[in-house]
Amino acid sequence: MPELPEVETIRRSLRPVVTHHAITAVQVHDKKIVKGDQHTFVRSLIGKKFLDIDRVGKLLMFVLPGERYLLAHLKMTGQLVYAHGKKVIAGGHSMPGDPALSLNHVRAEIQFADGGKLSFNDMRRFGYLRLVDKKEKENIAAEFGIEPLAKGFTPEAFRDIFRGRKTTVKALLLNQKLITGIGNIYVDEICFAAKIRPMRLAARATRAEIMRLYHAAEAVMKHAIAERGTTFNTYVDGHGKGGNFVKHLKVYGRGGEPCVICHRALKKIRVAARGTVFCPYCQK
DNA sequence: CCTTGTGTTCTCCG
DNA sequence: CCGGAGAACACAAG
Repeated sequence: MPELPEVETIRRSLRPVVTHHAITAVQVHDKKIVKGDQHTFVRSLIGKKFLDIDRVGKLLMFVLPGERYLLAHLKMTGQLVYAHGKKVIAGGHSMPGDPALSLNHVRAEIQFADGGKLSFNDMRRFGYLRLVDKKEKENIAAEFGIEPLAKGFTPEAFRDIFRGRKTTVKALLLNQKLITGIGNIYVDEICFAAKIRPMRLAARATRAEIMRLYHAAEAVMKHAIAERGTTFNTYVDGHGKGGNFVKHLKVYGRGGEPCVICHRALKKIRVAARGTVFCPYCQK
């Protein structure tokens, strides 16, 4: 379940290896994951080079010449994995302890002139690849809210989001149009760090509580990126390696286990139609 | 049955 | 009745 830290880790791991090499071939094994006409898709990529990789929230944007962009969204189980020649950097049969690559679910492949290959794997086929022009890219980017790591993420901007919201803190933090990049793992971790119950109504949060959520969001995202993301099920970086943040998870996936602070049992409920773990004692 | 990111559809409220 | 907000559903596969 790649969220902002995972997608950012993928971006950083792929950027040095997939940019500035001509694309020599593109295979689409499952046309469902390519938005629009797949033949146009393939024709538009061959002969081009990726100039850079950008990211907005959980959406990757491979920059192409002529102000065109390849958008890649991994949704739940998508993987973008780079390999080079026979030496599979992405670890086909991976090292012990490494996460599984979805090798039976390769949906598309992009070959480069230097012998590199980028595979888009997606077991559940929620993810997609889509080619867009500058206008479409800007329209899409405009739909996203503020980034917990961007300059625009100020206490004032964060507080404005809460004003008058008739929804829960959790639903608000998960809403990509308000704040981008937080998913179900980090939203519970952020609420725990801020000592706020996820089911609290956003409009009822005090100024001090909102500030605790603000600092928690920034801190958790930075820490998770520093640890190269969380590998819980299928997430791998651009080289097929898992992230290390799982050892720092305090609530996600720990329902019924003892709270790391008070040692009472963590509770699991449903909030915003998502599995939600929190400490009934530490979080108010 | 459970798991979740997001686009779409439904429902409610003022 | 309209618009907006938010909730609910759909999707996918193991």
